[in-house]
Amino acid sequence: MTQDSASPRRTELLEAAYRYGLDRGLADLSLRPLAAAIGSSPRVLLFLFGSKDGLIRALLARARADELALLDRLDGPLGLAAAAERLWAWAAAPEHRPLLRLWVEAYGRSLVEPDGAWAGFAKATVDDWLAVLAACEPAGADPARRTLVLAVLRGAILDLLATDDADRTGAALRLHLGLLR
Amino acid sequence: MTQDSASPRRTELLEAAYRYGLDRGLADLSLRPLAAAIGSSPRVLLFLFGSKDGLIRALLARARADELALLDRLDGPLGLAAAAERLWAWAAAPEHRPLLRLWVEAYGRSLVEPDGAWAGFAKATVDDWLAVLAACEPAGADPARRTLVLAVLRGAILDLLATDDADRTGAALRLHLGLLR
DNA sequence: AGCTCACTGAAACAGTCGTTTCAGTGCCCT
DNA sequence: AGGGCACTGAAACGACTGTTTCAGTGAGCT
Repeated sequence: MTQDSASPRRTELLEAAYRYGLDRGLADLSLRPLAAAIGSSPRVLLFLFGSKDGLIRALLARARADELALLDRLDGPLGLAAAAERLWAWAAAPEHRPLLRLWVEAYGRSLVEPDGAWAGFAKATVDDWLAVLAACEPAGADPARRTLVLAVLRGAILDLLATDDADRTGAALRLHLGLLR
Repeated sequence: MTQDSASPRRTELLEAAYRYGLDRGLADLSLRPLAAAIGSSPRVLLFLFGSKDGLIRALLARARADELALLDRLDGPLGLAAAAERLWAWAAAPEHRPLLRLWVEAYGRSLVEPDGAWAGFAKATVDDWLAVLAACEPAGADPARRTLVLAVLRGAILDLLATDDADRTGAALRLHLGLLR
């Protein structure tokens, strides 16, 4: 009945739904308009994802995969500051804005509604990022430094998304990097 | 017909709806359950707030008022670091967690859906906080410092809301304050 | 007494929601 | 040739959505 594993059609539709969700958000996503936009039908989405919650979960996992793909690219013992610099360069790029918006939306939703499809999304991404930052530092380094760098990155991203002021937020981030070394 | 100004019953119901929204979120708020919970009816809510969007707008304004009430309390020429310290003390208090959750939810929603009732919420709160931080500094100070402090506070709040780890996030904030002076 | 005005109840409206039921496709495998 | 398997279309289900219509309350004022 329900379908959790991969299948050609499933991944194809997931990809299309992901693109759709990136610029309309997931909050008031609904099956019929989505299906119409990606050339499918509610019947099929339900068949392939089991339920709407299943679809949302798949979309959130897809978004997280995008994020992890980025994080993996800087796995190495470059210091914390260098890692932060690269992460910011990625986050500030305009083409990643939709993903970041989606990220904030999902983060907030998973805080308010800790059960259901959104459950654990916020905590999962915090852990993802902290783990990657830890991998950039020598073992035994102060966890507070990683937490601080993560906070600066995310706070700056929030600011950037709302104000679109790359100069000011970028300056703040460079200021932080200066203080850090 | 529609009602935008204040009225005894309106503010009373707004307050009740605000408390209701504080722990169930605003994302899938719906009139009938809300009305039942606060001892009213959809008819009356629509009469007093004009539409559901009007109600949402009123709730967001109410949340922002809570936030501004805090910000006003540190209007004075204490430095940036001292201001950040007090803001963090407020944000880290467990009783303010629901408000912060609501804040993140509204922030994310207003980024994804820039029209309608949520419009401008994210930008408005960034401006609110930056203005207050500016008032804590001597005129002509570097705006990047304010932006950085705001980013740290908000990033730390995001982390705290997701992980509930006051020790680690608090340590990160104190580390930042140390770097700042 | 009569009138205004803020507020309210009950019920219906038209629409959307996620999901289900039933009935198929067409392709692959033996 | 035939049986399973992945996928699909059409239509309906019941529940819920915001909103409207109509018809009142009851208190305060003149």
